[in-house]
Amino acid sequence: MSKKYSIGEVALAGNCQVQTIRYYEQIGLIPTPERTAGNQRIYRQAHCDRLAFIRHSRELGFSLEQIREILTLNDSPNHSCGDVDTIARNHLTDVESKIKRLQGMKKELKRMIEQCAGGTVADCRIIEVLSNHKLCLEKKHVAK
Amino acid sequence: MSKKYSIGEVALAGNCQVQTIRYYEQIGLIPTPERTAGNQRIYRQAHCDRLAFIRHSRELGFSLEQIREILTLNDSPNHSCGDVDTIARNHLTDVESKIKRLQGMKKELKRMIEQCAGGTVADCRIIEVLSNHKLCLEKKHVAK
DNA sequence: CTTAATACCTAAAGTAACTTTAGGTTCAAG
DNA sequence: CTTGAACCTAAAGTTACTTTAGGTATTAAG
Repeated sequence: MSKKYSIGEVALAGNCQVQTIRYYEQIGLIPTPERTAGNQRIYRQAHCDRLAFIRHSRELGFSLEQIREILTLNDSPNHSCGDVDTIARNHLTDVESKIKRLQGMKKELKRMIEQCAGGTVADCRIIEVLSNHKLCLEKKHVAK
Repeated sequence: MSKKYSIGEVALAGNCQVQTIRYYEQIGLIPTPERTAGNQRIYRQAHCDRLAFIRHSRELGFSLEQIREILTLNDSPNHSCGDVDTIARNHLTDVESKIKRLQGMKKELKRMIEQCAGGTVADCRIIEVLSNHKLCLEKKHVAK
């Protein structure tokens, strides 16, 4: 049999908290592991690999549902790679639009902060800009 | 007395849902309005202005707690503007780090997608990269 | 003046992806 | 054999809303 790992060791390797692993198990993203006589979880290499996959995908911003889908696709190796590709491409589009949105915010925040002369709240430019959308550079903030 | 508005009108003007306004009232971000004989909320211009402030701040990515703080500071006009400035600057820093993080993701996602030759899942490069952190360009993804 | 379509009301639960809390049990080291 | 660290479960908390369910008010049309 392969090497055994405690939940703490797996969490350390996967760069997440112990509870997160239990949570992934609870929502069915990770299979239920064996247990010791004392009811503690025992993991194998396969569990660690699966967690690594999940954590890396999370770091790249995939949602748990997207990850679940990719993992399911992965289980049918003869399936076309196209669906995985689509998920990844959609996610890339998402990431790109988030970047754009944040860049708009950044620009506006900078402008707002630069205008602050440092007096009292009564004549604070920051509050003024926040109060009045029209003082804003951007015509319209991107929704959502 | 100033003009009266229904919650629906205020929501339209504030570019949010009716329930969102009730939610802001519930958490004490907007004062409780008058009511009609039939128990429906009646708003005045001051409410609309406050909502506009909140919504614009949200569009710029401020959290409701940050907004609550700024609104409180705004109520003491003689207070130094410094605290408002600090909140805004901290938020700007946040936004900048989110942008950096997303740009890292974008780069990695692009690289991953470009390598996909379009075969079966079994030899999908995307899944391979997701499985193995070491195949990743970035040494380490920024945490959080 | 009645009716039907909207718009409004409350309270509670659902969402994403965990984290925190509370109250216990097991394990490993000394 | 004791004690502290690591583990266990179940439930509630987090953010900023949205959704649902079940009912009331208002308004435009006939």
